[in-house]
Amino acid sequence: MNLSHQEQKFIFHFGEMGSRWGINRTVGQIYALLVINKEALFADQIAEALSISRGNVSMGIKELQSWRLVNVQHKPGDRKDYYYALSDAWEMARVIFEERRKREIEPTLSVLRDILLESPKDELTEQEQYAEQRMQDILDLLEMVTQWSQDLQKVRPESMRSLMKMGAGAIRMLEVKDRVKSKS
Amino acid sequence: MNLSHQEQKFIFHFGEMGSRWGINRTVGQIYALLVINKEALFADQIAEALSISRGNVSMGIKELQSWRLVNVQHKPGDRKDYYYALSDAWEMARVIFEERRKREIEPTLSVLRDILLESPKDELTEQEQYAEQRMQDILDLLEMVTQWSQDLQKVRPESMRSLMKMGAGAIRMLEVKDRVKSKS
DNA sequence: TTAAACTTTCAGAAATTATTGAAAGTTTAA
DNA sequence: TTAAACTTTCAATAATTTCTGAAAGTTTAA
Repeated sequence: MNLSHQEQKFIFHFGEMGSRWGINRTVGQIYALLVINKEALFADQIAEALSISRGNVSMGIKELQSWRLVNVQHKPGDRKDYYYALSDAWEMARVIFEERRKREIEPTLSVLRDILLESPKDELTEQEQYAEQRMQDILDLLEMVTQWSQDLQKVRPESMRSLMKMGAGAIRMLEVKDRVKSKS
Repeated sequence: MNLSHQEQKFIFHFGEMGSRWGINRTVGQIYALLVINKEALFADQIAEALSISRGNVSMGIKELQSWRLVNVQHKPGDRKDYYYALSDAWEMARVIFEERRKREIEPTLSVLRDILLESPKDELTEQEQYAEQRMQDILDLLEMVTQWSQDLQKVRPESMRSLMKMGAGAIRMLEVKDRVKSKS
């Protein structure tokens, strides 16, 4: 398991970015290593390649599995767990996007629903009314984004790619259609 | 500065979510407080409302300003800084999205460009070729997403809203158009 | 069964990040 | 100028998160 200079750079970078991405340094590094490694790796190889403890690898892999970014493979006549990462970049992005939505938006959605549900809509001071309105606005937006992201999950990568390539043009086109629709 | 039960719940929730959102607890709480407060607040009011130190407020506000989520206001005959948050949910989302792109994607984009630029394209082992291909795939995808997000920045909120409301239907429509276009 | 070959767990240690509060810095009015 | 009314900085400390490695758990082959 010796890594080229480029491979090392990639792995270290993922380690550094980890904390911004909501995972820790080793989890970032383990993921990077698995993404660029053609062959699936077993825990001791990972520990050795990254100079981290065996236990840490176990924790990291568990975390990556909870993100659905890493899977296990077995080889005949060998009882080690071999880990490999999702290799399609598009699929990676889709899974990360969806998991982040679950972790970063869903809890807020349910807290906002709770708060607004238990509110005594009358007998609110002006300030309280203002606060509720802000919460309602945020809730509406998050609900819309959630719905939209679920719609997008269903779109084939190929369509997403061409949609993105179309860029702002796509939206202009839709605006025309929409204007026509709302006139009718 | 006394907060209703609902307001407190909202603020505590933002505090708890802070770490998942890449800010710390107090920064999350300060932001929540400013979002739901009709009036701009000065530092000591924030410190008192959240039971945190004056210095911590200063740090937190600085961070929120770096996110472009909080601004200062002055009142005649008063030299305190009054802070207030962006209040339009749509604007909030846009700014957060853009700042996160800068912090979470841009650095990776430039590291990947570096790595791939300095690569000796020949004399690569099979494994190294594989690694480079994964990096190239990720780079391509991130470049596409970056371009797309810049396109979206230009779209008026009203159009975005109707685009999202259209959901998957919009994409189906575009696919038809696209198919027509590529045939021509 | 047993034991070998694994993986997971978890208490304690190390590393990192957040917070306080006093001191230093800045701005404005007189 | 000075001093009052602010804000910012930063060293020390507190809190939190991560990591290690030994012990416990699991699985499989014989």
